[in-house]
Amino acid sequence: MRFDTVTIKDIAKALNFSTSTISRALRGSYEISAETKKLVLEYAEKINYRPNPIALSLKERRSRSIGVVVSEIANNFFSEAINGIESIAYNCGYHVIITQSHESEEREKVNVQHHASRSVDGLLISLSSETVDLTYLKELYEKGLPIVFFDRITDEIDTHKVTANNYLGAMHATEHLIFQGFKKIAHITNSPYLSITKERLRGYTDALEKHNIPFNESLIKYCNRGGMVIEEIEDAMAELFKGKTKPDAIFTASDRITTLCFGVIKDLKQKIGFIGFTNTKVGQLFDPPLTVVKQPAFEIGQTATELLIQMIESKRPVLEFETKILDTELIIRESSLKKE
Amino acid sequence: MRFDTVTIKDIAKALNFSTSTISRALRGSYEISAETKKLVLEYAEKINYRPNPIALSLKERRSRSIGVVVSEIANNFFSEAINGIESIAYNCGYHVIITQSHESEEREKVNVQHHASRSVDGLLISLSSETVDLTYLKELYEKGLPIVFFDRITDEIDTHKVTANNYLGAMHATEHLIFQGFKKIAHITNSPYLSITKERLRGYTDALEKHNIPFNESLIKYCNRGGMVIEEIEDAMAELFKGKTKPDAIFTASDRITTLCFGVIKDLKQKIGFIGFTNTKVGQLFDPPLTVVKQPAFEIGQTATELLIQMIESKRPVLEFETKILDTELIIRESSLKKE
DNA sequence: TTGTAGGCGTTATCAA
DNA sequence: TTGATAACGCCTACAA
Repeated sequence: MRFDTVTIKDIAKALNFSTSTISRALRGSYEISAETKKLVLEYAEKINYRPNPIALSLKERRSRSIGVVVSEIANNFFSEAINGIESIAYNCGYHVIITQSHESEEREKVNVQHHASRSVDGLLISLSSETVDLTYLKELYEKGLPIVFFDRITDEIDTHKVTANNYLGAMHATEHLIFQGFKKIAHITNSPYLSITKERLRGYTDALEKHNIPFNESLIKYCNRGGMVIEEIEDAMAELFKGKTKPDAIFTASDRITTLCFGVIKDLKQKIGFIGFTNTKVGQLFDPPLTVVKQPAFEIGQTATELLIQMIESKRPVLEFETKILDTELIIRESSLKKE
Repeated sequence: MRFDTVTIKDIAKALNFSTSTISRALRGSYEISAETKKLVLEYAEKINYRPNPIALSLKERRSRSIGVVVSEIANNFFSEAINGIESIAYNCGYHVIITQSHESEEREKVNVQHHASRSVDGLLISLSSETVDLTYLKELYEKGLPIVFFDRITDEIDTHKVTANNYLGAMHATEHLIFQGFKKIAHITNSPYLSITKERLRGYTDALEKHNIPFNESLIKYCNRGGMVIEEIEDAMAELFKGKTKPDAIFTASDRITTLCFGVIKDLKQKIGFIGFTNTKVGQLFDPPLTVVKQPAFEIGQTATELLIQMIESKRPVLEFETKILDTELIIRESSLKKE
């Protein structure tokens, strides 16, 4: 604070004690007389004393805060996940500091380093769609910064990870389209670097294989910026409908990609099957109502936070790590049903 | 950081200088030999020295960060506003720390105090729908914490404020419904404490008056928790359709209230005119496509941040304050058009 | 040009 | 039971 604040010194001066006595009284140390303690506590209360967390951070090298890095908060999955994170963190006495990478590797790095240098006690991160190089994260982790990955995870760092069952989610979505009678199912997805992209793609291809539908590379479109720019969506869709094999259904892989593609389809007046991975609360209101694969975002946030706090508060270094995989939910509405 | 970090001391030891020399070299002071400076800078670079921002905060009583308090990030208006805030803040070298009040006065207070004690250099706040008592904010402000209000502002504190033109936005929306031939226009809005609620209500009533449509109190419904709980929406709608005067159109006043009401209308299979204050990106996809009053959220965030940084960096106390009011945009789609 | 000392707010250690 | 001192990392007034 740039402005005047009450410090332990002020109390000491007012009450004619040393700062150490005040400190002990405030933190309830037992090596102090009940009388002094009462005096100090009452006075502190009266003048509304609050310990300076910055001084504490400097001294203790911890801040009772957790850093979060996500690609975008304007995304239903992430905002729900953040609510899950907060719900646990606040109960455990931690503050949550949120930053956005906007799908930029550079921005992500800056954010992580900011968190680290500000003494967050641990980090929750969902990687950006650009991210390839994790060496700086690995270094921080090896230096002792507890990190838990959620949603967009990585094999390169051995720690706790929490994610949705992207494989099964994608498989069920694809199978649902197959059962409806769709045969040329396109998949519009995120950057190929991302774990979630690979898992969802595998769910998709395995579903095709299981039902003897030939895989067609040209029906897969990657949006490397995760739908951050509308052009990549429009290009993907244009290529798709210009291609030799026109799709009769589309399965999209993320919040942003889903709504953008749905809009393009609508503009093109295409009547095709549609399912998207999204946590939007308004799919029901769409025309046609949107079939979605919904992730347990809140729970993912909660679980990741529990694991992180466990790591932070563990006395010995944690050596056994879990990868928790939470089930998705297929919510079937009209958009994925075959007409006629 | 709980883990080892390079400090000025380490450099001093390695290079056989005092810490002050190192400090001066690093901050480019002129009272130092070019040679020493070069030596220090090169070594610092080599071992990847980063100043500890916590130590700096403690010393300088500032942190080059801005605290933001909004009710919910899972809200298109706020997530866009935050992007606006970040865009300016990062350019000026400030970090942005986001917290959510979840429309709770208590939570808001905790967040503000956390920001203040963590030495944010200034605060951007949009009040929660519960907030009545602003004395603690006033105290902080008077102690010297720069505060700029945006969106949900207050008369009780004399500082910069940035908001949308809620009055005209509401007036134009209502007039549009009137022009369409609707006569019994309901208004479902937020808590009556909020500035935005009052302004929008005034726009609504003035529009009615201008066109000689009698005002009917029973067509106004307040959602005190801002649509945080679906029940308050359902109750409001139930009362509305149970009342003597059934509405033929609805004008809703916030993101959450809009989508929830739209859903209820759909369930009730009511065909009535509908306009909502919302920044959703998917109104076009709704059935029927949603007419919206869109706020310049990004610009509101930017403007508020510019004003805040101006206050923070001003040498003399700022005494002249502005209230900037930015225009909304009425985007007309089918939902507000009279059929038949 | 460089070094010493003190301070930002707090706590731990040791001495009284 | 209480107080003095040093330390966390950095900066700066003052001394050399």
